[in-house]
Amino acid sequence: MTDRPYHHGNLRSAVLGAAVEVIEQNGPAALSLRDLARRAGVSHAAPAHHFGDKAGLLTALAAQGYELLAGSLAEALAEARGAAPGEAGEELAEAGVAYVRFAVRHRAHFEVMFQPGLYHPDDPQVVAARGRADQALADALQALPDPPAGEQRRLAELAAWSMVHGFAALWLSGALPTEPGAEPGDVARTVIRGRFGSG
Amino acid sequence: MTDRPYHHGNLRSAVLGAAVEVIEQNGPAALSLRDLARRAGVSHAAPAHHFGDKAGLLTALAAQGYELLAGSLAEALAEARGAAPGEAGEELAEAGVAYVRFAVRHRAHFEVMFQPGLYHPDDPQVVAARGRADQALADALQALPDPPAGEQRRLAELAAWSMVHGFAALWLSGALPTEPGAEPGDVARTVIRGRFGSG
DNA sequence: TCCCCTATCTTGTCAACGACAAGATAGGGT
DNA sequence: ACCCTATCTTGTCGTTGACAAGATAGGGGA
Repeated sequence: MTDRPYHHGNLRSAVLGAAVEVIEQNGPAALSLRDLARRAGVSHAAPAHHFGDKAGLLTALAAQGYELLAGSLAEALAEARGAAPGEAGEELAEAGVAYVRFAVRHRAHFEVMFQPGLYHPDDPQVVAARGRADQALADALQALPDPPAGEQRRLAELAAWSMVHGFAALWLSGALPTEPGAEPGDVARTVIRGRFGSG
Repeated sequence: MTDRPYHHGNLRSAVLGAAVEVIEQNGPAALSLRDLARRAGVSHAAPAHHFGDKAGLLTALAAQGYELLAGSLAEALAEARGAAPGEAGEELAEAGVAYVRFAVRHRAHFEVMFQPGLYHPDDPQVVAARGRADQALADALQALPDPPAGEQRRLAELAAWSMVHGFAALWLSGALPTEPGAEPGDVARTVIRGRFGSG
């Protein structure tokens, strides 16, 4: 047919990228290995070689997502630390904003990550990456001026994570009756400060 | 084959019920109209008559879910109102607990409701039911001793909804490292009181 | 009583998909 | 020059969603 070489050379990355596009536009349910193969210009069974099966592809996507999330949180935390010392809880609030921004910016990854039924949640790479993201979240809590300890620490982590995750999930699902042009990160910052600004 | 009558008599309800079972056990992605038909003992195309297509079935499920949620919230609010006057924010906290309990108890409905890509979110029945659920949530906020107004009202609603929704979503996704035997409603109450107990 | 009318369910079919097996190709290491 | 492995192709099977056309029941009106 075409003068395409027998070996794609970068099929794994190409398939992952195409998967992100498809999921962003039509959700994970619309994903098809054969469609991704067509987009990459390879035969219908080529993607399976790199990921095993459909769940394997989504597993790779989830692992990549947790890596990205851990990086985003760590970066936001470092930035908030470096900035001029503002009010108490600055770092935690900005980490929360970063969480929401990640969900919106990497919608496809986020949607897959929290639907463990779609992939292999016990995959070693996924577990490791998720551990790094969890640690980044814990670091943000420890940045509080008077970090809670013991049972309180666990509760504070639950509360903070629940709020930002819920905001992100509701935003992505379109359930929030907000202005179309609003920037989700800014709205999230206002909401977070209203509840967590004082500790 | 069997002496089954030509008309099932209650196929619509049977298919909806079977769909809930399947989704609870294997998630929405594992849903198959043909499998539901087999479970109901009818031909493979029978379910489509009642729901049009797969998205139609999930649309009916989402509408049913919003109705159930509105009822659960209203009931919890009424109960908290009727109980001996406790501390401030009692009604809002109990509505939040009811939200989490609904998500866990009706996991299948909850998972579908907040994935609008799976169904027809503009369906009139869905829109109406969702409106009732939204109203129940607003009622819970107005039950505060000093209910916020204007912009503050919107922010408080966002914060409260985000927290309980996030908690429920994280719980269902298995992301929370909690004790296996823990009752999600009780954990949620502790988390909610920690953040919203003082208004 | 008879007929028709409508909702309900069946049967048959098609394209698309996931998964698997077996073979072809390239490119590097020995 | 040879093999060895990863990569990709081709072919196939069972399952699914969607659609079309026909069969069946059950009730309301002539």
